[in-house]
Amino acid sequence: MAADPMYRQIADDLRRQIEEGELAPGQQLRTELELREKYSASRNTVRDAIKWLITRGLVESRPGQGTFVFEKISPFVTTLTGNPRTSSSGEGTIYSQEVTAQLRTPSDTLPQVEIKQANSPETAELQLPGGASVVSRHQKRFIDGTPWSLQTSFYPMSLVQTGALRLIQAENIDEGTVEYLKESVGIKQVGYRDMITVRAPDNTEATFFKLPDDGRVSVIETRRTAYDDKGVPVRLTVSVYPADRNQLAVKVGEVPDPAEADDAMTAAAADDADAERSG
Amino acid sequence: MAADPMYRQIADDLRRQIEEGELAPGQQLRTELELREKYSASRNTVRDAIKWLITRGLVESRPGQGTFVFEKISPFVTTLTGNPRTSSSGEGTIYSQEVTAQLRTPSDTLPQVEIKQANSPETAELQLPGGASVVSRHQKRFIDGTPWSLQTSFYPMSLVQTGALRLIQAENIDEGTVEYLKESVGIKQVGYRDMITVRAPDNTEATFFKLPDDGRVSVIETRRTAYDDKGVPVRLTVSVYPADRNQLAVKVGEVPDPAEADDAMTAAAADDADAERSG
DNA sequence: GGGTATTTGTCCGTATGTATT
DNA sequence: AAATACATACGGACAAATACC
Repeated sequence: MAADPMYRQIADDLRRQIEEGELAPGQQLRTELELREKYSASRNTVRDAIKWLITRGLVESRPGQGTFVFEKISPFVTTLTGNPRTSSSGEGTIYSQEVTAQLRTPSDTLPQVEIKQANSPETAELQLPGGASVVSRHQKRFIDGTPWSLQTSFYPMSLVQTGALRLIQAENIDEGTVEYLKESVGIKQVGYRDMITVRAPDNTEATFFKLPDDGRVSVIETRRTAYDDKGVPVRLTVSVYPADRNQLAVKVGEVPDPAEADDAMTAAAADDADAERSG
Repeated sequence: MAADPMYRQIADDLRRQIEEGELAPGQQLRTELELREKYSASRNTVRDAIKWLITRGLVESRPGQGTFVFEKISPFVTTLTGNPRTSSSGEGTIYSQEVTAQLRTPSDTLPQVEIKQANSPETAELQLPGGASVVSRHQKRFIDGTPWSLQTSFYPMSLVQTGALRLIQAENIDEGTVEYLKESVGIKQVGYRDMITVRAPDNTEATFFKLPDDGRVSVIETRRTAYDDKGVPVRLTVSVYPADRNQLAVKVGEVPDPAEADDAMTAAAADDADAERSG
């Protein structure tokens, strides 16, 4: 026979109540002592059941207040596919246009600029020789005031030495770094590759995103390596998004605009238009 | 002052040992009773520390054996961007070529075909009127014998009625369904959109993927909506990947082949250009 | 600001069950 | 069958966070 352990039975009963709507999002569960009586179990067993629900993101408990059914966050969609010659997945007006298009308000910190050695695995995609330096530009992004993503772009230091001086200034490059690199050092970005992984947040990320410190919410990491027309990597942008409030989108070929489904406008045309407006 | 609680200090010490390599992947930790003595804590407190590590995926414990440092699975990379007119993210030879290119062995079940009503939110992307029917083709995929992804494609039933009869047969369409739809009913796929979300696995998924039932490992869900040259959605493919053994790749514009890089991260990103040419 | 009641968080000891070797 | 190691469950005590008066 071997029925499920008691803490699982309690957890399953509570989960059923949540999924069937008997317990609405945001609503407070009965206290541990009340549940202890209801299920004729010890408080520790009730706590085991609640822990099981917490791990699955169904409830959260707040010391001194109680345990509450989790409220879901309305996700924000980031489109990974853009115009290969302009998309910088980062600074500039394109990003903020995508945010406002979803009726949300973006804000971000000024870039934090550092110069590092390139020998760490962190910048392996840039294929730089050992001992070379990289410029790192780091930004924190918010949407509607809540922390939404962390982003760091790495550029070979050689770009600065050949004229892209604004890369080492701690201010936004409004026209986008892709456009700036073309103007200043004549480097044309012709494509990029994104590698998407899902992993547990590190300490910095958990703190910034205010993630529950039980590692339940994972983060999505995208590593964008951009190439010039000679196939040389010119930029690596690492973005980290908490998985509980983000979605990614990829568009390939001609895709109708979801807003106006009958419209024949192609995705590629839309991207070009955006890029021009921003440049 | 208020130092961290003891179970966190113990967990942090163990985590440090793991991250610094003092405890190698696969290696057994000291038993709970030994740790109890080492840290002068009760066994329950040691267990709280271990639970904290388990939730974060650092260790796993096996009844009767012990607690072990978690061994990471070598990830498989799926490329989302392909030729807009052929990529089916699914059946046919393209997928299996991408797998073998990474020196892995693919296998999958025959498609399980069902006919359903289209009114569920499951198929909202197909924009079908209420009461319309859809064909659902479901497959389980394995790589090197371990469960790797679950995939379901939905097609409007009208495609079958106008001649795409093989859609309702429980056998693979080797040339790919995109090619088959072109031959049989003259529908040309010109593009697609992928929506990528990360979420907790449901029960079916947790069982199939043999995920730890603590909800720690999340799954990546991609919903691919494909359109014909009139902007009408012709297919919806929902794929579910366990996040602990999968990466996604997106390529835009011209991207050089990832040369035999010295780094494992890029080494797995096998080229799919060849696959497309052959498809 | 202080004090008190409520609620969850941490920690202990103990007993018994279950899985593995 | 016996030993080992983790899993579940109980009860108790005190600490810490929060809300309310």
